[in-house]
Parts: sequence; structure tokens; C-alpha cells
Amino acid sequence: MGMIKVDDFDLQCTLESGQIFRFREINGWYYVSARDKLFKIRQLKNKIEFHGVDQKFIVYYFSLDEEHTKILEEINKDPFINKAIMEHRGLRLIRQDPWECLVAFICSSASNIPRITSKLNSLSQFFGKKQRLDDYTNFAFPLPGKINDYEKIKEAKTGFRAKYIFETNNTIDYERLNSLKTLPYQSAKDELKKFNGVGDKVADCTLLFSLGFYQAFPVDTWIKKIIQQRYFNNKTVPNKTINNFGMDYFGRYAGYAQQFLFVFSRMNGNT
DNA sequence: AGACAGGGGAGTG
DNA sequence: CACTCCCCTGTC
Repeated sequence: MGMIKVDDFDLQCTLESGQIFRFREINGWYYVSARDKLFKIRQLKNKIEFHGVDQKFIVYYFSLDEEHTKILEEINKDPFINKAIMEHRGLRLIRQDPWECLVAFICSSASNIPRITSKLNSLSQFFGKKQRLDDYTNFAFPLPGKINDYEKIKEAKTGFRAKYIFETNNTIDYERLNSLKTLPYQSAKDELKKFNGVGDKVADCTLLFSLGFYQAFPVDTWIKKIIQQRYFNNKTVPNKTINNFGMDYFGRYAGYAQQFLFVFSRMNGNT
């Protein structure tokens, strides 16, 4: 158990911003599954309280050690992004496990959050180890190599993504994933895109959420919508154009800008 | 009730 | 680049 004082951190906004999928709120606590870890956490004003992992992990996982103020200053390029930042002050990027992150975003294609959660929980249940915290039971996310039964993967309702997950599981390991951290952005992205089921968006999510590439600017339909509306005079442009624009305009922490815009766009509906 | 789209990607042309 | 299909589920 532990308790930390935090500044500029909003637990709920961070957890519910579409970065991670395996968490659940019970009686004021968030129970969070992160690869092989299961912990619970809650926020009371500027304090967070947690059980199940040590403080070092919490600080790392929720990016509490970063120069947050400086990052916000760097991406704060205009009144609109400023508004998005102010409305969702405390939103942080989570530092995920790269393997779980990659599979999660392969599952995300043409899907939505509840269904992604369902797929990941089923995969964990079928291939991972059972865990318990208080009266809450869940399953650890299986290691690479463990998600090796194609029929079971289908059973997790992964649909056409089943073959992608199966192939990726059989060819990837942590050494290969972690080695991507040392590559330049574009090379790391190209490497990820070699996996079936991984295109620009899934690669960028994996790079941003789990491999430390803060310049990555994932383009999904929400980001496409808001960027076109605010920066392209509401004209339809290719995703590649939006990707390039985001990285050029917001700079080395473009991924943070993307996260604020994503939450802002979703909160404000599809108008 | 059946068509349709949903926080992409691959395979075509 | 534009277009279609991919599996599945909830929705109108």
C-alpha cells in the first residue's frame, strides 16, 4: 500500500482516455490490470492511494516523474489546444507494457472500447494466470508465445484480428520489442508495421503508449475529425497529412497534444 | 428484420 | 489515392 501527493494528475481522466482497457471501478477504487500486475488505486484531491504494487511502479506507470509543465508549454501552440489542455488538466500518458499495448491496439481496429476490453479480458482468461485482489479476480495478460491457440483466439471474439494476434504472438518477443526503443521514430514505426494487422495508427499508439515515442501522433477518426475541423478549414484530408501536420505543428511531444485533442473531441461528440 | 457502421488494415486497381 | 472486404456486435 502507499500514498503519494500529486500535482497535475487526474486519475479518472487518465484511465478513461482510451489508452488502456483493462480496468474497472468498484466502490471508489479503480482495479487496474497491467500485464502481470493487478493493483487498485483511488484519488482524493491531490493524493493518490494504491495497493498491490510499489510506489516506484505507480510513478513510472502514470508518468508522474516527467516534466509535465514543460511538456504542456511545448504543445500549447494556440488557443484551441490550450482550451483542450485546460479542460482536461491532469491527463497523463500511461507507460504501458509494449506487448499488451500492441495486442490491445491490434484488437482496436474497427472496434470500440467496451469490445476491446472484452477481447483483452477473454484472451487473458484463456491464456493468462488468475489473479486476485480483495474480492476482485482477474487474469494477467499472457506473455508473448502464450497466445498460441487460434481457435481460442477466435473464441475471444477477436474476429478477423485473430490471425494477426496469432501470428504476432508467434513471432515477437520482448527483446525485439524493447530494441525498438533505441531506433529513430520512423524506423521503429516501419518495424512495427511489418506485423500483419499493424498499420500507421496501431503502430503510433504502440510507439506513444509503450515505447516512449512522445512525437508519435496517432490518427483515428476522432483526431481526424477535430484536426480537419480546427486546422484544415473542415476539409477532408488523408490521414497521412494529419499525421504529418500533428508531428510538425506540435513538435516533440505531439503525442501529448494528440491525447488532449482525443479526449476533447470525444467529450464534445461528433458534431 | 436487415442493413449498417464502428477509435483500422490489407489487398486491389 | 480510392475502394472493398475482413469478424463481430449493438443499433436504428
